[in-house]
Amino acid sequence: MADFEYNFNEIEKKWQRRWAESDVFKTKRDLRKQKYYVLEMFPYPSGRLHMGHVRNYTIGDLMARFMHMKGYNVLHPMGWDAFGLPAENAAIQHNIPPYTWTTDNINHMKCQFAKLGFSYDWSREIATYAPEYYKWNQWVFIKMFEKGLAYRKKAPVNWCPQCATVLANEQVEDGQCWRCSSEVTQKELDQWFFKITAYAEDLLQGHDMLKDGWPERVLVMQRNWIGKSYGLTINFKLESGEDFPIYTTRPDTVFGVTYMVIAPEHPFLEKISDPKVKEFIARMKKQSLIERLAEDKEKEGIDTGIKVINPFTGEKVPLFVGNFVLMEYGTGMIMSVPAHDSRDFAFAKKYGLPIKLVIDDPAHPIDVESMKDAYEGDGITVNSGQFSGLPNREAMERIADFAEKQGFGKRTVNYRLKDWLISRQRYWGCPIPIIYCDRCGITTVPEKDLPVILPIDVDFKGSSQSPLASMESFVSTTCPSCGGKARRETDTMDTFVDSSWYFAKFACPHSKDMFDDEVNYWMPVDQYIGGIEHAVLHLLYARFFNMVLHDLGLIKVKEPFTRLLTQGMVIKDGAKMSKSLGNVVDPDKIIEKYGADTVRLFMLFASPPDKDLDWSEKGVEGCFRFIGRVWRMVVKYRHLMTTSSIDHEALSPTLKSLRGKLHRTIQAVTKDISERQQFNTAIARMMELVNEIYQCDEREIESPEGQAVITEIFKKLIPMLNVFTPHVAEELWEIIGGKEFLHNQPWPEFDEALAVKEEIEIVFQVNGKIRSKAHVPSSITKEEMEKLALDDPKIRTIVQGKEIVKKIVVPGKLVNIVIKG
RNA sequence: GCCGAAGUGGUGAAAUUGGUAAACACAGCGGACUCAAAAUCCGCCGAUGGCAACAUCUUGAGGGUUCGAGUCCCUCCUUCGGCACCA
Repeated sequence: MADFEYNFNEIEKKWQRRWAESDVFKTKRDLRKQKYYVLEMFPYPSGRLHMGHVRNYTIGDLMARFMHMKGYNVLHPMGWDAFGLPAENAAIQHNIPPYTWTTDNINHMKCQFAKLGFSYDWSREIATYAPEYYKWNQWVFIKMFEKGLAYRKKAPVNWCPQCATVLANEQVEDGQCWRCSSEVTQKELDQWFFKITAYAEDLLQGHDMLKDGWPERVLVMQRNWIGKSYGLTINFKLESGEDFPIYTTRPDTVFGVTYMVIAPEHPFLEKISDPKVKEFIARMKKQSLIERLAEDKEKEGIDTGIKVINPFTGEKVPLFVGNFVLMEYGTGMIMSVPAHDSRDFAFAKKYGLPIKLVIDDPAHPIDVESMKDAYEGDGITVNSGQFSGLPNREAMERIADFAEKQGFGKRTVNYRLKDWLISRQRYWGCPIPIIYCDRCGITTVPEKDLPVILPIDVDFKGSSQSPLASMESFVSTTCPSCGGKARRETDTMDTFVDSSWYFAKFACPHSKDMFDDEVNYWMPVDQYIGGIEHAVLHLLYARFFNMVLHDLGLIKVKEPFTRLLTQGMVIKDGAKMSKSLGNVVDPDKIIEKYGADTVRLFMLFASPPDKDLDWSEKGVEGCFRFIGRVWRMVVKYRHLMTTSSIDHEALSPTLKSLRGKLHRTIQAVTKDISERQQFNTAIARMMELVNEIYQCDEREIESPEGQAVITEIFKKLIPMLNVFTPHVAEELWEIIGGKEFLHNQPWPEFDEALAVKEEIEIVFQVNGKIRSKAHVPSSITKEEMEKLALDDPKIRTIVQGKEIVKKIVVPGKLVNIVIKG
C-alpha cells in the first residue's frame, strides 16, 4: 500500500497542524501534580535558526516531553530576547525600523520552530521589546536605585568603537567586544551600574545549592570570575605621617618589602610636582588599561622620590608609579617583595632595586645574589624580626594578628568582581527611567508614569548614533519633583538585563503586575539548557538579578536554575559552524530533505548533549534509515495488534528473549534520559531492540504468542520514540490504533523481573586474564560459578600442577583464579 | 603562568560501582533481491601471526596500587576551553 510510505513531509505537517489546533502543549497551574519547569535559553531573533539552536531546543523538547509523559505538570515556554544591536545595524544598513526587523524575524523563526515540532506553550510567549515586559525592567531599576543597588558614577569604562557603546567587563573577551570582536578601548564616562559586588558573597555561597545540578566547570568559571581572596590591609605611612594603605595576600613577606608601587590614576598623585613623574603619569593615562596591561607589555615605572615607611620594620622604601598596578583592585597601591613575587622580581631587576629574602626553601637554601626568579613557594621565615623561624603559613597568621593588635592592619576579603555596567549608548533597548533636572538633579520616573516607552518610529538617517538622543519629543520632559523642564536619560539598558528575569515572567506572562503568585508555583526552573558561553555572562547576571528580586520579596527562591545543562557546540570540519568560515548547514534545508524527526534524532544521537557535536550528513542519513526501519516494521506487523494477554512462561525462547529485551530497553532508556542525560545511548538501546525484532523469524511473530509480544513492544516502543521523533511516533501510534495524542500517553513502565536476563555469559580468568567463558542461568550461585570454573577444561589445563593462591568470584560476572608459579 | 575538561578502531562514539574494551552508528568489504541501479534485507569489520581453532598485543607516554585498571594514584606529553600583571 503506497499510503504506507514514510512520507515525513506529510506526516510532520499533519501532526504540527493537529498540535496547533488542539491545546496539548498548553500548561496550567495544577496543585495536584508535581510541577516541572524546563527552559532553554531564549534566542535573539536574528532572523534564522542555526544548528546550535536546533540542538539546544531539541534537548529541551526531549526533556519536556519526557517529564510530561512521566506525569509531571510541565512548563515549557518560549520567547524572544528581542532588544539588541543587530536590529539597529540592520536599520542603519537597510533603513528598516528595528521594531519591524525584529518582528519579522520573530515571525519567521516561529515558523521554523513549528517546523521542528517543539512542544511549546505559545500562549506564554514573551518578547522583551514589549512595553508591558520592559516596564518591569524599569520598575526594578527604580527599586534598585532606591536601595543604592543602581547608581551612576564616572569611571574608566570599556568602549566598543564599532558598536558605539560601553560594555560590561563580562562582555569584553580578550580585549575585544564579545559581539563584534572589535578592539575595545577605554573611556572615562558617567555611566549606570548595578551593584553586583554587593552580592559577591551570595553568588559564591549560592554555589552550594547548585553543586549537584550544575556542571562543575561553570561553577569554577563563576568562582574565578568573582575571585575572592583573603589578605591583610596594612597601613604603611609616609614620612609626613599620612596613611598609605595597601592590600596583600602575602603578609608573611612583609619584612621583604623593598619598594612600593602606586597606580598612575591614583588621586594621591595629583599633588606630585616633579615634571618627569608627571610626564610619566600623563603618558600612562593616555594608554587604555587594555593597552597598558597587554600580555607582552613590559612593566614600567618611575621613582616618585617619596619614601614610604614599613610599620613592621620602620624601613623607608621608595615609592614608584607603575603601569601594572590596577586602581580598581585593593587600594590601588601595593607593597613589593621582589624575593617572593616574580613580577616584583622582574621590576626590581629592571630598576636596580634591592631584593631581600624573607622565606627560605628548607630543601634548597636560597642565595639572594644568584636568584634567577622569585621564590613563591612555602618555607621558613628569615630576616623577619620576631617572626623569623616560623613556617610561612603560620607567620602569615601571626603577622596578621600582630598588625591587627597594633592597629595598623586589618584582615580583609577582596573580590575581583566589578559592578555591572548596564547603560548603553544605543537606541534599541529598554529606556533607563531617569530624569535629569538642573535644579533637582537625578530623579527616577514616578511609578505611575511607567513604562517609559521606547519610540519605535525612528529614522537612523544612516548615522551610527542612537537616534534617541536627538529626538526632542523623547528627551524633553518635566521634572517630577519641581515640575520644571527636564531631560530624560537617553541611554538604554544592557540587553542582559532583559534576559535576567524572563524565566520568572514565563510563570505568569499575562499578570498585570511584574509577577503574581503563580511565579512561586513554577519557579525555580528545574532544568535550564543553553550554551557554555553564558557561564559568566547571563548565568551570573540572572542569578544576581534573581537574588535582588528575592530580597525585594518578589520571588521566593534564591537560585533560579536548579539544574543546568550546557550543551556543546555544533562543529563541522573541525570548527564551530560560522558564517565567516562558510561551514554553516541550514536547518531548513536538512528538514526539507530528511524531515524534522531525522534532524532531531541526529542532534541527540551523534554525541552526548554536553559535548561538541560533529556534523555529518552521513550520520543524518543513518538516523533517517533508523526511522525508516521502525516505520517499515510497524507497517508490516500493524495487523497483528491484539488485546490478548501474554503468558510469559508459555512463550518460545526467542519471544521470551525479545520480551526481556523490550523491558531492559525501557529500563535503560528511562535511566539514560532521567538520570544520566545521555540521549545518544538511549537511542542506541532502541536501535538494538529494533535490530533484534528484525532478526526474529516472521512466522514466530505472526504466531498468537508473537502477536501479543509484538503488540506489547509497539505499545511501549512508540511512546519512547515520541520524545525523540514526535511526528513519526504520533503517526505510528495512530497506525496501530491509538485514538488520543501519543503525547498524553504515559511513559512506558518496565517489569523488573522480565528485564532480568535468564541466561548470562560469565568469564573465567586466570591471574586476571580471560581464559574461558560460559553461558549460565542468571540464578547461578557463587559456589556453582567457582565449581564451573575449576571444571572448565581450559582452566584445568592452565591451573594443573600449580598452587591456587586465591579464588575471586564476582556474582553474575566472572571467576578469577590466582595461581603461583 | 593559574584553573578546568579531554585524549579509546578508518570516523562519530559506548563501557553506569575497579570486573568480558570497542555497544550503537558512519564509512568500507561481501552476499541476497534486481536485466541493472537505487532502496531494502543479511553477514564481516581494532592490530599482528595463523587455513583454522587460537595466541599475542591494544584505551596519549611512562611508572604505581590491585587477583583484576580505559576507570584509582604519581610523573610527563598533546589538544581544547576559561582567567590572566587582581598584589
